[in-house]
Amino acid sequence: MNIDWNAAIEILPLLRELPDPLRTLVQSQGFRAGETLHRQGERPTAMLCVLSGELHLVRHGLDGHERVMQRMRRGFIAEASMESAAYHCDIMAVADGTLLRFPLADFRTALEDVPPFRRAWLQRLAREVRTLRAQSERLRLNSAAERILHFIETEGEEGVMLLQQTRKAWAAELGLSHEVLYRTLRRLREEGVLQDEGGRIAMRSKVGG
Amino acid sequence: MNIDWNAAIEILPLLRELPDPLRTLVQSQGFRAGETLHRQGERPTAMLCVLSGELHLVRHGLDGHERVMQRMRRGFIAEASMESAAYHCDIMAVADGTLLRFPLADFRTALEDVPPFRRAWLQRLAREVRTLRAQSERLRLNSAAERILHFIETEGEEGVMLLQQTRKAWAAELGLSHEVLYRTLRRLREEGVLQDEGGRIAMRSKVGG
DNA sequence: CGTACTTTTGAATCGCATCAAATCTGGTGG
DNA sequence: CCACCAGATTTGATGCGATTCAAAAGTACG
Repeated sequence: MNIDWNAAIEILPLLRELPDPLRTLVQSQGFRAGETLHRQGERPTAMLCVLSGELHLVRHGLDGHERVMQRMRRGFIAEASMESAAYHCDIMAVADGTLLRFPLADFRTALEDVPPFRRAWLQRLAREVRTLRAQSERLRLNSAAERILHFIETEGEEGVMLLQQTRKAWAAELGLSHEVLYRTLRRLREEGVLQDEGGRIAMRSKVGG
Repeated sequence: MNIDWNAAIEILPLLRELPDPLRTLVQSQGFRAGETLHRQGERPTAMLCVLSGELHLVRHGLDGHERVMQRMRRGFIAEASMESAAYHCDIMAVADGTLLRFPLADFRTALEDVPPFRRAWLQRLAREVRTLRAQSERLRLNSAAERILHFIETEGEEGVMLLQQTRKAWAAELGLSHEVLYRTLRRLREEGVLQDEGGRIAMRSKVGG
């Protein structure tokens, strides 16, 4: 399958620094909802990067329950596979999409030998950690309004946020039911706490009114 | 202040790979609850690593509210400062403790020039990302029991977990009030879902009884 | 011993999840 | 262009579970 590098770089700026030898080794793969791409215990042979659709890392618990360890719609999934000899989880698709497959050995070599690529990778990881820490703090807030405001403040610029996804997907990211998200947005709008014009949501400071 | 390297390595295995030149440059610093160590906008000059106590990254919102972006009890805080020219948040202490201060330039140099240290750092970041992703998924679960079981399955070994902190602190990590944690643990114990012997909490599979 | 903190249980309240249903939207095919 | 469909958006009513306030008992530390 051919790869649209411009689209991929749009999604993952890191790929701009991808060294040429690695670039030729990348494979593109489509997947369909319901498919299981890898199983727990398998030996990872590639770093996976989701371009569209949605993958879940799922662990099958002792009590028979499935537990989602990670869900990914855009970006690298199962980064831990880089360090470990076996997948800790199943990787399953919950929505049709495509992914890139970077051969693991070549990926490691590139990280060792190509400083700009390595720097980009380090930077990406550091950002990821920051984003995820903020997300965890947000999910610990137990009111819908606080989570929404925390999100705008974290992910937005100067209190203004451009929503890159449907509100339903946003609700899932915030750990809220979509109904509550809609209701709370309306309330905050009515109270004058924020402006909501389609994809642009802005906080209105109480001081500056 | 003298540094107890054995204790520090216990907390952060990464430090075992710390190159000697960097080791001599590390400074130890005590802090007290309430103290503000750095302010938003300041230029970071060091990587900070919490050994004890608790630090918060706090952002002061447009609406005057304080929002916690990250809390850290053991490990590196504000890793993003490595890449950026200014702190995005205030760094405040909420409990007395100590931290290590790694001069930023030397830290960057060590990452560039010392492969084992760099590999250890990459590994640590990858693990961190995995842990945090799991934590986010966990916090999206909206029942106390599910969060507890998810935690045991994620952070434990074979369904057995050794609790390294007070239950109250665990409750905070799970995003629950401590009362609900106690109550839910009791219920799960009574239902035979898990065993709870002081610091050792184990899931009991329904099948294997 | 006394103090501070954790652990534990109880009762009341509030907010979110859930079920239901209507409207709106974008995209497909006739 | 219009009919149609799937999915997103929006509003309402209800129940449950987590938070909160309160208070007691246990525990560690000086």
